Amino acid sequence: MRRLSKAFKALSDSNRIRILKMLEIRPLCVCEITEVLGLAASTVSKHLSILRDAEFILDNKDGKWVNYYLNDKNDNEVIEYLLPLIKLSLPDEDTIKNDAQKVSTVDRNTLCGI
Amino acid sequence: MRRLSKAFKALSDSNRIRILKMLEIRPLCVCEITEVLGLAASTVSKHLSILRDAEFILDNKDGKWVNYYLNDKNDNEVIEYLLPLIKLSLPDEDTIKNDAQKVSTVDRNTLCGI
DNA sequence: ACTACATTTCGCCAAATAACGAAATGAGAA
DNA sequence: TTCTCATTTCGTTATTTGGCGAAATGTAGT
Repeated sequence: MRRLSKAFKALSDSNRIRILKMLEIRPLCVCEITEVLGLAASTVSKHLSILRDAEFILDNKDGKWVNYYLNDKNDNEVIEYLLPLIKLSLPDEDTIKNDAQKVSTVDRNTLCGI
Repeated sequence: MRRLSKAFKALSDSNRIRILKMLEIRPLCVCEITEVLGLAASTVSKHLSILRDAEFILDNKDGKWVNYYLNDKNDNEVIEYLLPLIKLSLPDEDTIKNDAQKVSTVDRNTLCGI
């Protein structure tokens, strides 16, 4: 029950749905996601930890950046079942299309000092 | 997005999951659900309105009782996709098994005066 | 109309959650 | 080491949520 509720709780926030939809496009670092969502970095970091804790995403370090990406090959059957639903959902939603547009233009090097 | 988040929010509470698992067995009135969950009737009523609002369940009146049942034949594809996941989940969970046991013994007539 | 009773709505309280900024952490560059 | 900067953690605040009991609603039976 714990695991199931955790998955649904993770999906019950629209900013977290937006993050998952962005990660469908490509792996992203925290500062790129922060830029697109327009939230504080600490807030985005918290959202990411919730998604990771529910096993929707994984991360790996790349120098001073942390890349987050969808946990596609998953041993958690619930996540394995839910990720495709997210992928099929909201393709025509304005917010999601705008986010996708921004994802294609943001660049961590110009964004974050270099 | 609204509709998707609403569905996940509805599933993000474990008492609401328990209600859906109980309704897999048979339609139930509020007082039967109240008895099984051990919550106040007003609390159960609120949970049911959230599940109904998200389109997981429907209700019909039967005299002074209101029967709630799973919204199986559904025009909402998200619900259509999520209900089977709930049905497949948690069959071995103690809480769920206990609830099922209680559902098979509760009777609205002995429960509620008559 | 009156009573009984299942259900819903309302008002309140406690706990959980999302947001922020500031401080701490960690990794590359000087 | 020291500086910089991306990220995380911490502390606080405002909002949401889940719970309750009391009052309102609606229906069946007298």
